[in-house]
Order: sequence, then structure tokens, then C-alpha cells
Amino acid sequence: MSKFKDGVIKVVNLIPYGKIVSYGQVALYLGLPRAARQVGWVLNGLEDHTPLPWWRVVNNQGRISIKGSKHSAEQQRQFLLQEGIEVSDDLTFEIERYRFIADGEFINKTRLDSSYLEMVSASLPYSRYFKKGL
DNA sequence: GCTATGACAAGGA
DNA sequence: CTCCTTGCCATAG
Repeated sequence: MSKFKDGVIKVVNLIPYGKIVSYGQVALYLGLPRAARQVGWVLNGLEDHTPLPWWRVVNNQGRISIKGSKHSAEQQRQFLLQEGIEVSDDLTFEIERYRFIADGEFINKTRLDSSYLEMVSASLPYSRYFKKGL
């Protein structure tokens, strides 16, 4: 198990029921703001028995962009619908309505160092994924 | 070490 | 809105 893969699993497991995050967000919470593609790569390679709410990770444009073989986009849509997330037939949805925003408790559990948080909180594109108070 | 490969993201046409 | 391009970076070969 690589550190990156462990991190992805850890973060995704912290996403609450009924909430979603983008691949880029997961990468951001891992300390690697531009590693969104790798997050998808890891999820694609998960073993079937790995307990993980992988369906809560979606494309930042508000659509399901899964391409894996073991799970279909429609399957992910069904999982999301079960959690009360309104996903249209064309696999799109209002992402900002359901997006998870990192709060204090989440930050503690992810154990990100303060310097990184400070840097990322000052960056306009990234700060919106963290709650204001931090 | 080097190249190819993505369940991505953001910006432009 | 839909393409298309460029930037990205952890892994697999």
C-alpha cells in the first residue's frame, strides 16, 4: 500500500453520508492540490472488498465521470440517489448543493500540517473548500 | 530513470 | 452549453 492510496482511502472515508467531494478536493485534502487524476486512478484500482464510499467522489463540474469497469456511472448514480442527492438522467447534479466543506474536525483527522493549511487557505481557488473559521 | 496512462481541473474558443 | 488544450503527478512497465 502506498502512502497516497492510504491517504485517499482515509479521506474518502471521512466524507459524510449525503455529501460529495470532487477528485481535486480529495487531492487537496491530501496535501497534493493538483493530483486529482491520481485520486481517480486509485479509486479505479480498489479491490471490491475495500469498504469505501467511493461514489461520494465526483467530477468538479457537477457530473459523474466514472469510467471503471467494476462500477458503472449508473450504479454510482443510484448510490447517490439513495443518499438523497438529486442526480439527473444525464448524470449531472448541483454540486455546490451537496459539496462537503472541510471543518475543524475533519482537519484534525486528516492531520495536515499548519503551514500547508495556511498556504492553501490563502489561495483563492482552494480556500473555498475549507470552512471560514478553519 | 523514462515513458505512457488516466473515475481530473481550469480556462479558452 | 460543448469541445479542446494544457497542466498535473502517482503508478505501472
